[in-house]
Amino acid sequence: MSSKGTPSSIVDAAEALFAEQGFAETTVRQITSRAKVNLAAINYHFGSKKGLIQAIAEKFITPLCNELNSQMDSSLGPDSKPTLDELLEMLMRALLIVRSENRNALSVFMRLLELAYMANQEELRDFLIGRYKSRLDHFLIYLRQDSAPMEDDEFFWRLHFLLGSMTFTLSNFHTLHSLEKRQFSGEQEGTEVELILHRMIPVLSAGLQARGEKLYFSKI
Amino acid sequence: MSSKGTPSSIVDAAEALFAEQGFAETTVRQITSRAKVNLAAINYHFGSKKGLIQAIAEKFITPLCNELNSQMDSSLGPDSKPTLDELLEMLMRALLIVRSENRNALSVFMRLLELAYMANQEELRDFLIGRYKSRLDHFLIYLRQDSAPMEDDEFFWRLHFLLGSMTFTLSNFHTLHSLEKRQFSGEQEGTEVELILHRMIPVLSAGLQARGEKLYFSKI
DNA sequence: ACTTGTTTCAAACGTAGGTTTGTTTTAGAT
DNA sequence: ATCTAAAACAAACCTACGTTTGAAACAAGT
Repeated sequence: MSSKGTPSSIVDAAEALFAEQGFAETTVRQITSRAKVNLAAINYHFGSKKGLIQAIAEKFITPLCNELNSQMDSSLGPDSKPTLDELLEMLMRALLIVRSENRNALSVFMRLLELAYMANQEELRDFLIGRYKSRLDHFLIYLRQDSAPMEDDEFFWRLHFLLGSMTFTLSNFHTLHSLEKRQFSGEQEGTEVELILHRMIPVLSAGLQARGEKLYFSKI
Repeated sequence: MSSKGTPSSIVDAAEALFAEQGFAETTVRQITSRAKVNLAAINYHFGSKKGLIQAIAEKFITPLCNELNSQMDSSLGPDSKPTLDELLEMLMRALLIVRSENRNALSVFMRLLELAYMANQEELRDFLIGRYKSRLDHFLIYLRQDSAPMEDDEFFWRLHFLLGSMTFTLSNFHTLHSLEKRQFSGEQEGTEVELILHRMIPVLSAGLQARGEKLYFSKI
């Protein structure tokens, strides 16, 4: 019927709905209705609603890791040390690559990360950790080298402060964008996400480089 | 039956379940079962599940604003200028006051904020903004005075980067705490939240004080 | 002791969710 | 033209949800 196949239509519709409503709040009837396919199509092609979510997850996370690692390989010579801002810039570019395929991809991806940290979702969390943690370790090692010196647990928490800024901002980007325009002047739409990602860089960079209070008391 | 009344038992059970599962994922049957009250009790005492959520919301947000403003009044002399770290310290203390009444209060509160920023929840969002924004403006003005000089929209986004760190970390505190203990050594439980809130202060402070890139190009 | 208003309870209601079924349609291979 | 496997479809299924009902238990005032 449409120019794209049924599974592809389903994924497109699901991503749009997941981005604006979240996973639990989106029903398969909404998805199939929007995709203009039969109600049973999701179960036929993806097994279940959960299967659809996992398919979308893998579709985004794998390219993200690829892009991030290839940027690290190409930008980092054998002895060159990247700055913290450069590393974060790479991360943001990798996110933008993910987004380039679908306007809603970043919101969906960030909602997926939020979901993975919920208490009930050990399954999804362990799946993501087991499968993608090693692909991010390289990046994290560089990131830590450029951060202020700190204990392992301190870095763990700062990493999640950073992750929280990203997930919150990008998951709810549509709402935040509306709130901003309601308060201030209007801006062009096309480059909005890029702009916000770049606004994050100096903030996150400063957060990682800040000296923690604990160091005043420990170590020497 | 229990030492506390039925509505209070319901609220306690609901807060614990909301904290670990979220609102949509928690059913009234789970709540009433845990509270050991009849299934119909929520509708009888709170009208609906939504009414229960709103009751819990108001129960926490009002004391938070009170505490924050009273700390500002008592700590700030007529001409004394608070440092950024002092302001954030006040915010964290206000959060801890909210938590002191109930161990799960902070997670519930943060989940509520996340909910308010979702696209579907204009009702809740406008309610919170209309009712509590003015009570926080005083704090925000001081906060901005101590931040790096920046445009209105830049400050808007940094505020939400900060909010994202807080909501993500505290909503999923239980999960993060487990992950941390799985990776590193165990620590005592009692003061964990306090510790993390204080770890946030220098990070958030540095983020607000960081010079934004945009300033390099605009204004003089 | 009787009435009255409030609270509790077991049971059922109605709806909306994800999923399954059995049939029909489609399209490529023989 | 016929056969066959994949895909699409309408309809039903079953479960779980929030909510409602009406009777029973309770408490307090008179």
